[in-house]
Amino acid sequence: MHSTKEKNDNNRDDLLLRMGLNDNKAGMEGLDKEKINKIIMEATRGSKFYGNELKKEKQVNQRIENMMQQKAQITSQQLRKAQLQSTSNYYARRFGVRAAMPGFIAKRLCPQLTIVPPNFDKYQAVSREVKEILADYDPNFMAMSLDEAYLNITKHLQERQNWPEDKRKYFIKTGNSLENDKPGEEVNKVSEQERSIPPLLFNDIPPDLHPQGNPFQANSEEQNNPQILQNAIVFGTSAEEAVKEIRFRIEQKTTLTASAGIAPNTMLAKVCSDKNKPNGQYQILPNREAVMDFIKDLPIRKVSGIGKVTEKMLKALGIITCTELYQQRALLSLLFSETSWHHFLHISLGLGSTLLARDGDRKSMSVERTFSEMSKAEEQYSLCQELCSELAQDLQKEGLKGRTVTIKLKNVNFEVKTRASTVSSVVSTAEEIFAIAKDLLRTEIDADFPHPLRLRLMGVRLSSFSNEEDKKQQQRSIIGFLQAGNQALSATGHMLEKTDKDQFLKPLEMSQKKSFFDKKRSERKWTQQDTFKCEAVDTQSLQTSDSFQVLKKMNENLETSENSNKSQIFTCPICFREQGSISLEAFNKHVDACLDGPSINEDRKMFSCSHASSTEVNRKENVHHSFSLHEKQDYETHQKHSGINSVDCAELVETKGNPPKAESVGALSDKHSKEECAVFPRESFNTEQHYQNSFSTVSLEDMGSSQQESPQPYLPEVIITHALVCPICNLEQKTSDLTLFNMHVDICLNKGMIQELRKDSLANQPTKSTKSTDTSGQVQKTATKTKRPGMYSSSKKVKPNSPRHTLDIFFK
DNA sequence: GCGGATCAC
DNA sequence: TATGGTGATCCGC
Repeated sequence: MHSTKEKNDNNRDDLLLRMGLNDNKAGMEGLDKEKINKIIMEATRGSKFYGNELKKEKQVNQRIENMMQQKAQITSQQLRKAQLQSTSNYYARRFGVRAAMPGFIAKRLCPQLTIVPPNFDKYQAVSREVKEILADYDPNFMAMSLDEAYLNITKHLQERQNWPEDKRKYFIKTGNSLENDKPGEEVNKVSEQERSIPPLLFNDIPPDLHPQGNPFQANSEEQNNPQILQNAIVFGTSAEEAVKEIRFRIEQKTTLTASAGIAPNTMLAKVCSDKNKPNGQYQILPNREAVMDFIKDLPIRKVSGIGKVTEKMLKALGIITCTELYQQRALLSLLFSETSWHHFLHISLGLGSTLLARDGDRKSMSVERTFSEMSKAEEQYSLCQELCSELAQDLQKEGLKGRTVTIKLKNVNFEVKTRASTVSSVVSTAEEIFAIAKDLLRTEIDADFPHPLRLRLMGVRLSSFSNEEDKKQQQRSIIGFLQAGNQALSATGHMLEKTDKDQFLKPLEMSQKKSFFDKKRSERKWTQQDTFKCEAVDTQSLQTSDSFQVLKKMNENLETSENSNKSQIFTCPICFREQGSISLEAFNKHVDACLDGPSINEDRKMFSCSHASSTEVNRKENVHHSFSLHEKQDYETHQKHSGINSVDCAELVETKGNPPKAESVGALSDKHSKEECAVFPRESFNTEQHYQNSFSTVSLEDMGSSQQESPQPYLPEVIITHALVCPICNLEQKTSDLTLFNMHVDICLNKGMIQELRKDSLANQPTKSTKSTDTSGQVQKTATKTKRPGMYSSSKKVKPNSPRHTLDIFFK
């Protein structure tokens, strides 16, 4: 049914194509030949584009078909297992939102400008002005592009609570006087004020929500709607009001409107900001119900990252909304890569980044150009040279040098090719780049000889830039080399060499072939080493976009520092302020202060289900000790409760409708569900009550105040356990070494996995799976190569239709 | 590392 | 109506 329109479109395109060609042949009497030719040309040109589109469409359809075939081969048993895994995986990551800070705002400024950019300078100027305003609310705001920015206004809101009215008062200007937009300053233009018209700002507010309108609204947010005076507006202290203020100021200063979204994370904020385009705003309150309510019927296509193709693929699986995305998570875990699946799961749960990553290092730089058909080789070479020059200029502006040159060619049929070559040392000049690009181009020209390349686009790209670490490392090595005497050199030479190597081997490269958890382990080791060397938390590494990563790193660093038992210089991953040389304890206190108030509220609400019990409680005690430990606890907790205190209500419904049998829960959890665990205080509070409490207590407005007080009245008592108790075997471990402890937990965990694997009679494992066999074999000896049950053994995509599909092997 | 593909802006 | 340019990332190889 969904394809009816598409079919029509396709038919029409086919028709167009054929008509064009037939016209050419048959000729048409009585018509202007010139005109016909033109029409034919256009039709032909068009047909090439559409032809390519059709081709791409077919490819996508093929992908979908493959996917469906794979789906058909999934047994119900596999699905049940995946169901279990997908939930536990999620639990393993739940703490990722620990750093959740409410009050993120995505601002989308003047989208209409992108449509009409007649004057780029002005565009930039406006963008700057705008940005000046934004800095008042979050100096660390992240500008995504000229017309889009993310702000974290949490801090602003805290301060704003105590602001006098004057500071939130803005005068309405007419005309285009842009002289000042500071609050509270008098404008001596009475006549203008009298003529002033209210800004368009409140278009998005339904009439019944206007300040004087709705009694309910007035009741709860009495002071939070702007009071429109004769010539001024006083904005309230809430997030909504602050954002209205921002939009008001933008409109006043630039005469352009902006839309905004207020949400607990950037992903949601972005979706929100689209909700009331182009001149409105939308807020999702930072509590789980609000988020879930918003997410419920949200078409996945609305979410950044889900494009046309992904939409179509998921649609083929009957997934259109986020709810459906969540419901199908088990299936998706079997059909998609881990990365994709995590992304899906995050979307379906309304999770997103809560950190504004700094502008990461650029990965590549390129120049490309479209033109009318070019078939002469000489022209192509000279164009290539030109592009290389342009690129070299751009590179010079940023002082970049790279090792990989890529050319991009699009022929008149819109088929795109890229050809790359990586050299051993960095290049940056036009000549250097052209020397490489030329060869690539020549290869392509030669390949088609004697036919010329009929190009409509050419591009040149440089990547594999030498990063800061490389530079530092080089420096360090050189300095070390220069400084070290012969004696020292011979003594440390060996070690240095090894260290250098490891330093260059970043986690991903290092463990490409390893399992997900192997990889994580490698990362940790790598980070430890790195931290050891630097003796400080690497700020850069903390500035990743993913709170999960950040927290993990933070933890790893802490873990390391704990081991080394030294006072160090820490940088708080939340506020990004350097904390000087303080003790770990003091640093933890600081991080707590940064995290606790809003984030705990946020976190708890995001994840506590009204039936959930103890899972949240154990976070605080361990968050600064070991995240890897924490994962296991989460996992274990999930296992223990056998999905009953499940992640959210969707899960709950499922569970209710289909009571879990031991079989569906799986051997591992069945085993563990019998165990008690001292680490988890069970039912130490009534979650229902907690939920109500936090719901009524916490809103953006009073987040700030709650943060300033140390105790959180509605928080359940948090049991702090310093002894390391294995969450699996429930035995206190006589070690304070977290590495050892983690090893122990791994072994405990893998007992379960091994059992499970046995149950699945792995005896007939194909030779392809030696990796798995080896790993599980080693598991019993050493914990360093363990895998958590239920995870893919490969970090890479589980290839559809591949006989090497790890899960196939597992379940065969 | 390469090449194709997808996605965002 | 005709279909851009830049950059990032993922995935399979």
